[in-house]
Amino acid sequence: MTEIEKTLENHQVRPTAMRILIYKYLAEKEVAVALTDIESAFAKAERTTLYRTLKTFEEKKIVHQIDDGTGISKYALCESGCNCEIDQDLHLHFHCNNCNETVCLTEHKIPQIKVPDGFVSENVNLVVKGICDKCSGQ
Amino acid sequence: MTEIEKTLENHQVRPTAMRILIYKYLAEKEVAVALTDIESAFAKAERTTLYRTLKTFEEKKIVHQIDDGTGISKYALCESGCNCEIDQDLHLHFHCNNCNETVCLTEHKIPQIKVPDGFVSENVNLVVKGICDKCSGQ
DNA sequence: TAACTAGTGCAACAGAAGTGCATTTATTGA
DNA sequence: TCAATAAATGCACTTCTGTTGCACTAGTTA
Repeated sequence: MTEIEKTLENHQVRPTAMRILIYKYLAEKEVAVALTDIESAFAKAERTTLYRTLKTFEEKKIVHQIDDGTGISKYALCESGCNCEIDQDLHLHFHCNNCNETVCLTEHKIPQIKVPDGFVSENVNLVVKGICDKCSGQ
Repeated sequence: MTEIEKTLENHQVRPTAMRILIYKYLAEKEVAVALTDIESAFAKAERTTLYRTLKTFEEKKIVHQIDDGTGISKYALCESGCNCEIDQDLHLHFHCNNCNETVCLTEHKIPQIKVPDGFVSENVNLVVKGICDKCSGQ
């Protein structure tokens, strides 16, 4: 049994061939991926399967969904630095306006945000937009 | 000539009846509104007109677009506290998980966010989710 | 091996966003 | 004032993302 299979089972997800492939794909990509990205990477597979696989992964805390402001949901593997388990994913995301890619800055935590009296903060989504390291280096 | 007409003209937008109505609607609402909201408020008008009006307003910096993570674009009037003009809209938005409304917290500025070397921050989008003052008071 | 459950494939739908084009309304200049 | 021009609006359609229902297949368990 491979590492990936173990990981999936640890999250109560049965390691089917499809799921292993998708997990591997997500692990190789260093950026957050959209459903369409996976779709084009796995042209042979059905969109619905990929969609439901992502939903399963999300539900089982294998990936976290990212809303980077493009209007398209993206997903990235949860890492050690990602505390999705406690529903408090407090790292920020960076969206590059040039290459259009979104990366997790897991080591950068979101500072404490103060909200007015009466407001109860449950979750914070912070997306920084600009030029990423790859694009700015050119 | 009314206040609204003056405001529109100041932003190089011709004050048509439709635009004045939409502006008035936005001014009355204290929360960010989606296209569909305006649509149902102005059942007689065409969706396209409303859509393009919002786009025009956005382009001319009369409103700013808000991405509150629901996947639906919302819009709110730019106020004195809103520095959309310099493309640095640094106030945060609060999305209520209960009533599903999104408000601008213009008086709450986004703290300085540090990004890793090589990354260039141009814009920051911060959405706090939770329970708003109206809902928490009940 | 039969019964059952989970996973996958196919088709179709919903909602939001966006475009092209014709028509109407407003503005400008002779 | 009226024709020419530009801007705004209305209508029909398209595209894209996300989502669901249903049938079929594979894999698991009694």
